[in-house]
Amino acid sequence: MSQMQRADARFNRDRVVAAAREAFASAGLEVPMREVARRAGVGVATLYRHFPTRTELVATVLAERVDDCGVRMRRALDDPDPWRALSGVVREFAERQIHDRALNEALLGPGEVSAAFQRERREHAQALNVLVGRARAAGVLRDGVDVDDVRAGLLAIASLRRLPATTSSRVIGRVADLVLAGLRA
Amino acid sequence: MSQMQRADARFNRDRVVAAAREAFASAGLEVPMREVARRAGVGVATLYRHFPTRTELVATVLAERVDDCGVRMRRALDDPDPWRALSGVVREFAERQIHDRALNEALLGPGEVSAAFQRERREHAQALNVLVGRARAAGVLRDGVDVDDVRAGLLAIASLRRLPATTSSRVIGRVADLVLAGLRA
DNA sequence: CCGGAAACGGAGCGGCCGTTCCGCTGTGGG
DNA sequence: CCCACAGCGGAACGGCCGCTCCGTTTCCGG
Repeated sequence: MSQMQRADARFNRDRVVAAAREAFASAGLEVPMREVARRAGVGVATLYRHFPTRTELVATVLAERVDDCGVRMRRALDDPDPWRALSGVVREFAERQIHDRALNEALLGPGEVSAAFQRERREHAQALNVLVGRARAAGVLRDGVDVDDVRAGLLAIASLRRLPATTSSRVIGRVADLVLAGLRA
Repeated sequence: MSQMQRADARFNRDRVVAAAREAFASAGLEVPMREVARRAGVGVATLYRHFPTRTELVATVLAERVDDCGVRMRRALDDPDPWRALSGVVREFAERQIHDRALNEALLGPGEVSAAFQRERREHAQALNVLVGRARAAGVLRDGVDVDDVRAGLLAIASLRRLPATTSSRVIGRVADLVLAGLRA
């Protein structure tokens, strides 16, 4: 299969993925396919030969980074300090959002693009559940705060992705702080 | 001028505005012009005769409601309780967002659509400044919170407008509560 | 009640986007 | 070294959108 293809084909595939990663991160998921092809220095047909639909390209590009999120989530689960674990997850989420407009959509957005990440999304949701449960048990959360509040806060941060890049990093940081302050007891 | 036009023209204009108001509120500002025309029961040309560009239609539809926001803002300025005034503004903003996806964009969004509301935006910003100043002076705000934090919170709420309508109202309410809790001392 | 101007509606234009088609290019096994 | 065929690029298709053009309908003053 993969080892049957020509060397130049494999090389071009890599260029496409790299261009798409960069384009999605900096300009968001709506970058036209033509633009990705142009950045990669290939024709659109080459792009479509490796990724039959736009969705598959997006899924491929996000897959690596989504895995990375899972790693960080598991690390948070090992943290003995419940507040540090939860606030770290929120901060990392916000940080990620600043230099990658696309990623968080895969974890929280309405399935549109990322039906491919069902499993990862479930894992992420479950881990968040655990973290919130611990934080609550430790009494570090404001009364009445539940996991849906945390998810709403993350969703709000993720929704800021459409803002112009110059202002978004400032705003995202402030919102993250606001959310954390609103969660804490 | 306006009284020179035919009765049927005026009637159709009203139908267009009504259709656009409803469409924008329920489906957001990106509703196609054809769709607005269809809902109004007129041809696209009729729509364009009354509103030469899409932007003018949007501005016309939002103008009435933006005025309404100004009224509420002035009412908040009269409130002797600084926290009630500020939190009321945030809550009203969130409430508005729930049954009108378009409106808040005019007040906060990046100029795109609403260069027409420069003055209102400035007034809104200034009023918010006053409200935050008072709240701060009264000591009801968490340390370090400033106007930009409040604006960031509002921006986060406004950014939720793209969520599917079924979930958005729940999420918006939670985020509003989170933001308020995060602002308060 | 009639005629001309105001207003109408929908086909059509140009542009963007995802995706496909096809004639050419250049790789690499024999 | 050579030529079959994997792989290539870009033109082209179909669909959506903002906006315009123009033949037809409808209003309304005389």
